[in-house]
Amino acid sequence: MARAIQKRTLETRAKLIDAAKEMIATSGFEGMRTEEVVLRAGVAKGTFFSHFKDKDALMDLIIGERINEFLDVWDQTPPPESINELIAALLPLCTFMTCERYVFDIILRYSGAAAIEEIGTIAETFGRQIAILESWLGQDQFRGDIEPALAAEGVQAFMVQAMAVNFCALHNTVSVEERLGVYLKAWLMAP
Amino acid sequence: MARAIQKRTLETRAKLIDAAKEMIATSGFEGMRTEEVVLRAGVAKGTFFSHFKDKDALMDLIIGERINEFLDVWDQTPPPESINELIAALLPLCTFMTCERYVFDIILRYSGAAAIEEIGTIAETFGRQIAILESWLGQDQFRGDIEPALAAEGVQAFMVQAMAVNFCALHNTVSVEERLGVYLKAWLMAP
DNA sequence: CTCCTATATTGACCATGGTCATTTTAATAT
DNA sequence: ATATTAAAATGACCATGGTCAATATAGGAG
Repeated sequence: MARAIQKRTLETRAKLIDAAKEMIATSGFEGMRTEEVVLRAGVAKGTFFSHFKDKDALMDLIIGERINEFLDVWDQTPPPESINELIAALLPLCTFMTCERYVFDIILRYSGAAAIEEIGTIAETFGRQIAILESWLGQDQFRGDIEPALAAEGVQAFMVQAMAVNFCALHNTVSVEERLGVYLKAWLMAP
Repeated sequence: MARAIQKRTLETRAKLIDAAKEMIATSGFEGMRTEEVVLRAGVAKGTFFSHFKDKDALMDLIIGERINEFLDVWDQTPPPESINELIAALLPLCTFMTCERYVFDIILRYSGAAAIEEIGTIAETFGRQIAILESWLGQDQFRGDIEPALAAEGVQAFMVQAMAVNFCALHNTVSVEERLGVYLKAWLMAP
C-alpha cells in the first residue's frame, strides 16, 4: 500500500532547496554546486539526486518560482492600455531572465517541457504567461484580426527573440526595451 | 615573429573534425564523446582542447556547417511567392534543427554569439539567414508597412518559437509546419 | 512492544569534460 | 649542420555531475 510522505522527506527537500538558494544568493545561479549544496544541507550526495532528477531540475524549480513572482505582479497589474505600457509590464521579467546567460539557457531549455512526461515549473510559467497575455490582448487597442491566444504566443516569441539578440555580440547596442518596442508595434498594431 | 600555421596543425584539426563527424554519424550529436574522438583521431586529450575551446565549440562548427548547407539551398531557391512556399523553403532547416533536443539547445545557445569577442559558425548562419529572408520578404506579396529586415527577424523568431513549442509535451500534437503557417500568416499578411 | 517492509539516506564509485606543466617537433637564424 | 625558440602535442590529473548497492529509519500490522 502507498505510504504517506514522511515529514523527514519534506524537511530534507526543504534543506536542499534552502541551501541552494543561499548559494545562489552569494555565487549566482551558475555558481551553484551540488557538492556544496549537499554539504550545507548536511546530507549525502545521493540524497540530492533522490530528491531531484538532476541539478537542472532543481534550477527549474528555483528559477520557475522566481518567474512566478513576476507573474503574480502581472496578475495584479491592470491590463496595459498601450504597447508602451505592455512593454513596461514585461520588462522586469525580461531583466530577470537575462540576469545570467546560464539562467536564460536553462529557461529556454525548460520552457518547452524537458521531458515528454513531466512538465516542469518553468514550462508552467510559460503557460501562465500566455494566459495572462491573452487576457490583456483581447482589448481593442490591439489588432483584432487574430485570436488573443495567437497574439500572446507572438509576444512570447518576440520577448525571447529580443532577449536572445541582446546576448549577441553583433547586436547588443540596442536595449531589450527598444527592440521589443519595434517588434511589438509591428506585431500588435491594428492593421 | 609570428610563424606560419604548420601543415601538421591543419591535419590534426582535420583528423579531429573527421573523427567527430564519424561518431556523430553513428551515435548522434548527443552521443559524441571527446574521449573517443581523440582516440579515433589518434591524438591526446589535451590536443582536442588546444584546437577547440571546448566540446561545444566543435559542435558549433559542425552544426553550423550543416546549417550552411541548407542556406546554400535557400540561396539557389527562387524567392518564395507565397507564405506556403516560404514555409516549404524553411522546413528542411527546421527539421534538421529539431533532429535532436541536444542540437536545438546548442543552436539556441550559440545563435546569439556565445562570447562577446568571437562570433561562432552558428551565429553567422543566423545572420546569413536574416540576409536571405530579407531579400525574399521585400516582395509585395508580403506586408509592406515594415522593413524587410524586421520582417525577417520576425520570421526567425517564429521559427524558433514553432520549433521550441514542438518539443513541449503540452503542444506537440500540431506539426511545426502547421504552427509556422499560423504564425507567419499573422505576421506577414499585408495589413 | 516487536517485527516487517516501503521508503529515505548514504558514500564510495563512475563518467566525462577540461587543465596545465612538461616534452616533442618544426621552422628559422647563425 | 647546429642551436634556438615558437608552436604543437602529451597525458597525468582535476572538477563536477551523477549512479547504485548497501544501510538505516519510520510507521503500520500483529
